[in-house]
Order: sequence, then structure tokens, then C-alpha cells
Amino acid sequence: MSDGLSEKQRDILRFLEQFIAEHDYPPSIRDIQQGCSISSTSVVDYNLKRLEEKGLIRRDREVSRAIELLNRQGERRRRTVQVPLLGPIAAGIPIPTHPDSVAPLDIIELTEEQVRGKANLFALRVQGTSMIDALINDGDIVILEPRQTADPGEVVAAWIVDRGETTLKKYYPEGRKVRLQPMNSTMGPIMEDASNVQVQGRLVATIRSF
Amino acid sequence: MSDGLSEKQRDILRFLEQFIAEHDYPPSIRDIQQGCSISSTSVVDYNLKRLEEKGLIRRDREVSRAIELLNRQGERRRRTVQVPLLGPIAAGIPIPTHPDSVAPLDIIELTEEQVRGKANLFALRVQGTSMIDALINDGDIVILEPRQTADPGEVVAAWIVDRGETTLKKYYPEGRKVRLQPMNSTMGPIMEDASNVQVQGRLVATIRSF
DNA sequence: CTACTGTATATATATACAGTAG
DNA sequence: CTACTGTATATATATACAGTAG
Repeated sequence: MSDGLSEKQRDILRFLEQFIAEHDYPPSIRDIQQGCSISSTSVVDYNLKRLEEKGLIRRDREVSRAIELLNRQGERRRRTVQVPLLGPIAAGIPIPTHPDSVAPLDIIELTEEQVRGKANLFALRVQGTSMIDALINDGDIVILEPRQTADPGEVVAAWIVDRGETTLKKYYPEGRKVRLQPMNSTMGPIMEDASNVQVQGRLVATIRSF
Repeated sequence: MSDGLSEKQRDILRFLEQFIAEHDYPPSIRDIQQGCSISSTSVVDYNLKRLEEKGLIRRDREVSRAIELLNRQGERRRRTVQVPLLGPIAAGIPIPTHPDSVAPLDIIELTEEQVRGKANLFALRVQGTSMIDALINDGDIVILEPRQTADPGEVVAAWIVDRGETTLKKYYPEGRKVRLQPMNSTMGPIMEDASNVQVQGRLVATIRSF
């Protein structure tokens, strides 16, 4: 094989993946020995050293089960980040200023790659089809970053004060008015006084099941 | 607090989260003792038993570091799934029939929640702005499920045989022709003979950095 | 050198146990 | 009962070491 790994080393990697997926903690050297039918713990240790040299795993000395799988670039694999699902959007629920202060309805898991260092993200479940042209359908989940302001054309969750309602729309400030534009060719824009519209967050990602 | 946990138990949970995020393997009871400034390993064991009773963690007996964090529903937390990034779309690269057979340019990590049991997913990097109305911009990554057919209106990656090109468009079969509709109001549709269009996959998710 | 066998061993680690305090 | 203290201990575990084979 072209990856420079022996059959045994690839077998150990496979076992590591599988064991961790199953138990959520790494195997001991004896677990690996038995799982891969290896004659001696020395052989496991020997091959783990080779895998570490090749940048495929990371180990801590004299610590039990201290084996971490690395990705193909020799970097730590990303874990998931938990984002609270706060409620439906386009319903009469204001988004709290401090998302941590309310009990979320559910927890959405994203990879760090998707989050890219953004903090305090929160999730909402979309109601209605006003964003269908953006492939955001009824029941989909949108991930938002808390923001009090937005640039023209950004997709925001906006709190319409006198309606007591949060809605997901494209944001266009126009003088003293704000135009909230649906992304659905069958729907017209909502025009509101700027003082009646509070931007709550900016769209960062969507999760869909097409 | 209303979650029925003592200060110490919440402290242990926080430490578990942090330790696992940092090391990618769970702490030993002694690690927890020191990390949370607890007087004795017995106290750690005692509180871990309480956390296990409350369905917040899972332990394996007589196994070192055998602590798994569960989510708030007492379920196992999902790990990430690796999806190969095969190349750019709207460039002259056919998507191989068996994604596993080519070396991916990169690996995209998704949560199992996003994958929902779909198999053999692959990722492509979008070139151009033909899907901008769907909030899919130049440089974004799209996740596709291998498919040879599609329903009208679905977003597909289509291989246009005589152009030697893969493109991401909405799919509308029209008799012996296929209309490939960009989602960009400034662009017109592409009309091709049905025999000249091969559906390669169906859009499942997008990853964006707004 | 690489890739093992087979055994030994120090220690890392979970856990038991006898109390104590409210 | 709950929530600890403080100590002891069996064993789970990583690792060292002396060889062997190509």
C-alpha cells in the first residue's frame, strides 16, 4: 500500500476508530491486542509508536488509554459544538438577550468547522415557507449568531416589536424604514419603522433534510 | 438550581466536558479529584454514581477512564462522520461512481444528525454564483447523496456529457429535454437533451461561512 | 536496521471499607 | 437516608527488557 503502513498498523487504526465509536473512550493496549489478535502487548506498543511517528495518533506517556486519533494532516480531530435550539421563528417568542439563560428545547450539534470560532450561536426552527427560495423550508433549523445590527441584504432574525414576533428575512434599511424581504417570489416585503425592528441575529448556517 | 444537581456535580460535568475537549480521552477519577479540588477519590466516585443514576454519564466498571458523557435525553452523544471533499463543481471533473475509490482533496466532518443515516455522501466545492439565490455562494461546500435520478425541482449535481462538466442546478425534465435551472435571477436555464445529462447526486446539505 | 516473542514489573487507577456529620 | 473523610488494596495498564528472525 502507498500509505506506508503495515497491515497490522492499518488494522490497529481501524480498531481504534471502531472502539472509540463504540465506547467513546480509547482502548487500552490490551484491548487492542485482543481486538486485533496480536501476540503481545509489546507488539501493540511497537506499532503505536510507529503510528505516532507517522502523525496518525497522539499519545500521552504513562497515562492509561491516552491515545488520540489525528486526521490525515496530523491535526486533532474536531469535536462537535453544542448549540441550543431556542424555539420556533415566525412565532411570538422573543429571543432572549443571553441565550444561556433559558432552557433550550433541544441541543443541536455542529462541528467546529461549521462554527469557525463564532461564539454564542443559537438555533431556531423555521415555521412557514417565506424563505423557500433560499432552500430554507418549513421545519428546517437555522443557526444564528447574535447581532444587534446587520448589513443590507444579510439574512437576519428580526424582532418586530408591536407584533411581538420574530421573523427570518433579508434585511434592507431604507431611510427611517426597514424592508424585510422574504425569499419567496409569491410573498411581498414587510415595511416597518426602523424603531419597530430589532435585529436579533444573523444567519450563519442551515440544517436541512432534503 | 432546578436540574437537581449539586454544585460539585455540575463542577464535575464541566470538568469532564473540558478535559475530553482538551485530551480526547476521559479523565481518571484522580484527574477529576485534582481538577475539581475534591478531597478524596471516594467523593468523586460517589458523585459519578449520582451522575450515572441521573442519566448524564455512562460508566463501565473496573475499566480506567470509562466515562462517557450523555446528552440531556440520556442518549449517547453523536460523533462526527467524515465525508470526502472530491473537488470543485462547475469544473471539468466527473464525479467517480465509487467515491471511495479516489483520494479526496479534504475531509469534511458532519454530525450524524446532519447525515441522518444517508450513506456514501460526498462533498464538492461550488464555483461560481449560479446558486446565489439559494444562499449557495462561490467557494461554499455542498454535500450530496449519490443518485442517478431526481424528481422535478430537486437540486442536483449533473454531468453534462458533451461539455465534460459537472454543474449544480435545479432539475426539471421536460420531455426529451432537461432544463437545468440556475438559482440566480440574472442567469437563464440550460437546456440539454436528456441523453446528454447524467444526474450524479442530490443536494443534502450546504456548509457556508456567511 | 524492522518486526516481532514472551515475561516481568512499576504504577496508574477504580474501588472497597470503616468512619463521621447532618 | 445524603454527602462526605481518609486509607487501603486489588488489578488494570503501560512499559521495560532480554531475546529471536530476517
